Amino acid sequence: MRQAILDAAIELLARNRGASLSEIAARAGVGRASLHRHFPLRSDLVAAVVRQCMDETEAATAAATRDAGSARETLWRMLEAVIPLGDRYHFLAGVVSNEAELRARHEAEMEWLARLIDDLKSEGVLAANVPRTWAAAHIDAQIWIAWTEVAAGHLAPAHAADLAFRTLLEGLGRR
Amino acid sequence: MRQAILDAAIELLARNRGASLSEIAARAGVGRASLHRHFPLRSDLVAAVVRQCMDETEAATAAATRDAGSARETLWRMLEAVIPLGDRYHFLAGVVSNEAELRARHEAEMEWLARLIDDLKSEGVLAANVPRTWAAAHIDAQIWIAWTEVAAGHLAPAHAADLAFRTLLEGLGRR
DNA sequence: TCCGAGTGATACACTTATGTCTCATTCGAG
DNA sequence: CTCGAATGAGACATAAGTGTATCACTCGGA
Repeated sequence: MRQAILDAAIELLARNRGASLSEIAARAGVGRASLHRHFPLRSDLVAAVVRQCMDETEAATAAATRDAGSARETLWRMLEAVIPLGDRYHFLAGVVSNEAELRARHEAEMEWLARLIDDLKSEGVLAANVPRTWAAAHIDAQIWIAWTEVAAGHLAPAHAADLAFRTLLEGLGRR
Repeated sequence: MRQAILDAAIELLARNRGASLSEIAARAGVGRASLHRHFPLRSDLVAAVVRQCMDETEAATAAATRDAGSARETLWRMLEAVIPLGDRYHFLAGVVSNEAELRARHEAEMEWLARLIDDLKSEGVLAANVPRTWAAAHIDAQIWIAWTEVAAGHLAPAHAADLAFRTLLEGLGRR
């Protein structure tokens, strides 16, 4: 029940941040009243969605970090793990929560990414003169584009992370 | 008057597609009634904004094409011309107009981009095995990221097109 | 079987955005 | 200066979303 609502909310809110509670309840197959029983205010639902998205992406990045040796390998595993969560990820990027806990977790994720970028530079994987924000924005974009292309059927899921990884490092030019 | 409203609308709608007419009128420094005189319905205003954005981006891409020799040069000029229009461009990407004329113009722009990508492959600038939709999505993303970084003050406007161009072709890896 | 928690449907009040209308004011052309 | 068009302010009706409350129903456990 609660999970069905959260799933429907992610699906609709990722596409349209202004999706109405009626739409979400209908998609979840529950009455709007029941939705309000689990999430009294709209903001409660949004916060719960953000929290779940963070849980999932943090679990994915944690797994990618855990037993990876190099930063290069970490990046690859992170892309592989996070691209299938593209809608979650995109939703997070667009929502700025006003709850302190969620803000803090988001900050932590951003710092993790910044550290990864620094490590990639140290390893000589990323060019040293690439600005950190530029690199971060492109990693974000790769995840979103890869997920979109998979969802549109233009790209086989198995190749998505590989293509994103290579494009990120080598670009689209003829090598 | 009319132009002030359009400018305010682009500014606010690019950031928030659901911006209210009151906000837009206030930002333009006009009464809401006057806004309705020029654009009876919200959809009229949105269509006018889309039309102006298309005028500007088409003018930019047309100028980039006009006296450019190679497709490589066309791409470079297009990036240089369109990145400063980042907010316009981003707005267009998010709005799907239901007016036939605007849809047709958008289609034409997409086809122009597809042709450019094919030409870039013919010239050996883009790798031949890069899917067309993948390349198009990345060109879009480069424009948006570059504009965002410039707007955030992380990147000098003069370097934006150059950095975007090089990242697109060569990626972020150490070459 | 009976009871109670959970659910769906529905009604209600409230808020916000939209579109229409009126009226007094202003500003520029003649 | 005078007239008229355009403007700003505001009232009004309507629609949609949100949050609350109520009521009847269902289903599972005691």
